[in-house]
Amino acid sequence: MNTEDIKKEILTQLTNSVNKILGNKPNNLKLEFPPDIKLGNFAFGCFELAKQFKKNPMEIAKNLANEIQPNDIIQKVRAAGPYVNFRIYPEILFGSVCTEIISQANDFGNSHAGKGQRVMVEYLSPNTNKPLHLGHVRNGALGMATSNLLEATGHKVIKANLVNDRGVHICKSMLAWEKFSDKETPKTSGLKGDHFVGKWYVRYANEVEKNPELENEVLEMLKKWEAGNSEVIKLWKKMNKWVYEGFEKTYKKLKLKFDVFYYESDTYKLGKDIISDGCKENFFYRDKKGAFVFDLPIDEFGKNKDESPKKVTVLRADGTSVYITQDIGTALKKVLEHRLHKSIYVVGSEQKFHFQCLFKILETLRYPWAKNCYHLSYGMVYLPDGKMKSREGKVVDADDLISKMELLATNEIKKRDLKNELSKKEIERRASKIALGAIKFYLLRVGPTQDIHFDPEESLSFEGFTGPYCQYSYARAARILSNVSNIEVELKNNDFSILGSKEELLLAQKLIQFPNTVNSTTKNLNPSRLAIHIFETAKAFNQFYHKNPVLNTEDEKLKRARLALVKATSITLKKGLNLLGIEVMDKM
RNA sequence: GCACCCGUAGCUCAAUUGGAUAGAGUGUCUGGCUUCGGACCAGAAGGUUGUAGGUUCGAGUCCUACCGGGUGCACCA
Repeated sequence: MNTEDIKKEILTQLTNSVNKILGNKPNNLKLEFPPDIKLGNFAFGCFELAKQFKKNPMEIAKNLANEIQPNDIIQKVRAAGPYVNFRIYPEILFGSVCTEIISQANDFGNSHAGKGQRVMVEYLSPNTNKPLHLGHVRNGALGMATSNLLEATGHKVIKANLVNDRGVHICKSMLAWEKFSDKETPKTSGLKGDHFVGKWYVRYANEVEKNPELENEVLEMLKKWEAGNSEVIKLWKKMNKWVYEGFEKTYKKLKLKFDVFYYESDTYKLGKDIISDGCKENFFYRDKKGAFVFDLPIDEFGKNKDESPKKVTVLRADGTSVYITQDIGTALKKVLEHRLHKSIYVVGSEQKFHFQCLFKILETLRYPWAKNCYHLSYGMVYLPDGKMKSREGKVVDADDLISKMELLATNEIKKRDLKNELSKKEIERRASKIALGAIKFYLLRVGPTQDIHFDPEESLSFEGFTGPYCQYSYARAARILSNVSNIEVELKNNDFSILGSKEELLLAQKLIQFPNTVNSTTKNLNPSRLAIHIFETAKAFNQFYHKNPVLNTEDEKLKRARLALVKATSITLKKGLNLLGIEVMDKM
């Protein structure tokens, strides 16, 4: 018996009783969980039935509780207001949840909801003129967590990075380097490649204030690039290579993985054919100045002051691409290359309007997959003095943030290593996992739509509702388990009927809810739900082992049952954190 | 000006998508290691959910108006 069987049994009893009392078989009854574990293990709210049969929900609950008889699974049925609460026999409840989790191990929480579905998650998509910042880290954390969740629910996920490697902004750092660098390189300067190029991007911004003529030089350079001028292309390749070397190191640190890289220098001409074909069918037309434009439907997008529909330019009058031109082409390329069922774009909320336009255009062009494109929008990251602006140097740099957190973590580790037993390498290994756990959890614990107000002094902590708290809970569980030999043997012939303390019941409830949380988190593409649930599980576990000794209990049966619960918890915590892209360690 | 997002404890955020007494963390105050790790646990205090109406058995959640903050508004990406 597993936990699904328990739910099925309760639902069967409910269905039969409803049929008996109200004379009709209900469908789609849903079980919930009581707000307080003292009330029971499962709950049923009678509101839907009340609506359907036009009766008082309290009365229905009372009648149902009287009708349903306890059996060898259900220990007690009680009505509480408009709810019916069920208590399950401990041996059934703990037995099923522990054996289910332990037998499934790393697969616990997985499902086949998305079987056969191919999904692309495009995320990060940086510019190659400056290093990554906190906004990218949020994007990366969200992209990886989303990908992991989709995979856990049976989807085939293709992680894509659309590198923005061309354009005026790229030429700015190129021009500054050419004019002012004296052929300096990352190697000679000792800087990481992306930081090195970023330095010249900032230099350009400073120089252009003194000498506006540089703007023309940049445009001149862009034209040469587009014409394939070999000198410019050579410089462009050289500087982008430096950036990629830098990015690669940061991806590795953050454990960001990609299956496909799209480069805008390859894709920026895509979409032109689609536009000209679309013109023949009058989806687009040329305005007075000759630009190709698309009229947004008034009923969805509103209208201009002069009553005309709002417009999007999809191709310049001279036939050159704009951003949305290549996005149309790339969208099609992605679907064709990877036979996608769904295409997710992890991009900041400031581009919401852009994606609404893009998806509307794709829909108008009658691409059947247009409705499967989804913009996973996330809020901005603000600093205490406002929005991040890289040109003004007002950013939280990703690499700086990571090393700062690693330093803090290192200090915490050393504080606890009183006998100086840990090697330098081991400290580094742990510090890295803890630092990234803190950063990622902090960014994922709030809903994606929320803006984040980042205060470097206060935001990143290792205590309370944090990644390290959850990692620590896992480590404590691992410590307990490390003291017993061959845990699998210990789990056999367990008597779970002796479990049932408040803490044990709460912990079991959190474990039972885990698969549902994974599913709803994936459905809503909102990893914060999972982060909260992991924290609640960790908290329930801390409360549990504080009050309920495991190894130090005299009763051998109790010890074995509790060990099983510890094992199940450790599996769940690890799985949950891994889904968020956070690693665990047995000792920290 | 128009559109979208947000407004919940001093601060940072939740609230099973309309359901049980609005919950966590942090900060403040108090208590807990001769015990499996104190990155922990227990307790106290802290709220007219921006304001005013409306919808119904029931609203932080939905509708309307207003107030306050943010983002976006075609040939930048």
